[in-house]
Amino acid sequence: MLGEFEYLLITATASPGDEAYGAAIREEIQKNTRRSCSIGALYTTIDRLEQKGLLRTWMGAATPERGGRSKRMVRVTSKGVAAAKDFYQAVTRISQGASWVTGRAGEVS
Amino acid sequence: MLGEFEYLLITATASPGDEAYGAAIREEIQKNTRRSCSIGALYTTIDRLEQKGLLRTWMGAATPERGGRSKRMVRVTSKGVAAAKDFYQAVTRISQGASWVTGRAGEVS
DNA sequence: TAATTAGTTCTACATTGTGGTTCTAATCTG
DNA sequence: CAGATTAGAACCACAATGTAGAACTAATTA
Repeated sequence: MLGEFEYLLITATASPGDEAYGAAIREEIQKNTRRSCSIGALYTTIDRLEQKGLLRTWMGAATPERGGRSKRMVRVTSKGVAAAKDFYQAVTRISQGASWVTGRAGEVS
Repeated sequence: MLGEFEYLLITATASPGDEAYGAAIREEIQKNTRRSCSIGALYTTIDRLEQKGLLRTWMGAATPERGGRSKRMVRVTSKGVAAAKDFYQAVTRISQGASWVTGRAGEVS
């Protein structure tokens, strides 16, 4: 089963509307969640997910900006999408009836 | 942030309709998720959650059954409920727009 | 009094989470 | 051109969570 941060990373990467590469994914994460994402957390998790075949990465060309280094492009594989879906469904399923979902403070019926 | 299994455990414990004690929680988890939960996973996680103040446990009386040993009763604290709610909301929030939620394979609009 | 049994305790190791420091190669400045 | 500056990635270290299973405890049963 995916971890929560792995799920977050896959989701941010799969998010349409932006080129997915390391630093951009990090910004996406920080913007969406308002929690900081360290560089280490980012790339170690990318590495691990690629190992597991849930992401695919390749080096893109360098951009013509000051300091512009070649980017590590990232794409979620179909296996990665499946894993994310599993995680989401598991959490959703588990949560059925929980008071923090229904707002009913733990009633039975 | 809670881990996924921690969340599962809190949710199973908070689930109404059963006395929450170690072995029963384990059965609840296995029944609800169809995945096995080892004894070690169960009690180490209970210990850790109690350390963090998200659960409270105490020893109940022995039941008059063959082998009936006193049970470790478990209750989710209000802090535990809050943590579970946080986890759930984080996952829900992250997931907005994901193709595995909308079923639209990553469209933009 | 030995066998059986519900339930828990304890130990060990694998996987994920998280932060920061260092390295790389490109543009900019003088 | 040499040094300063900068976007971006690689790497290292350690903490927190996940997961298994063997050993222990105390009660009932035969």
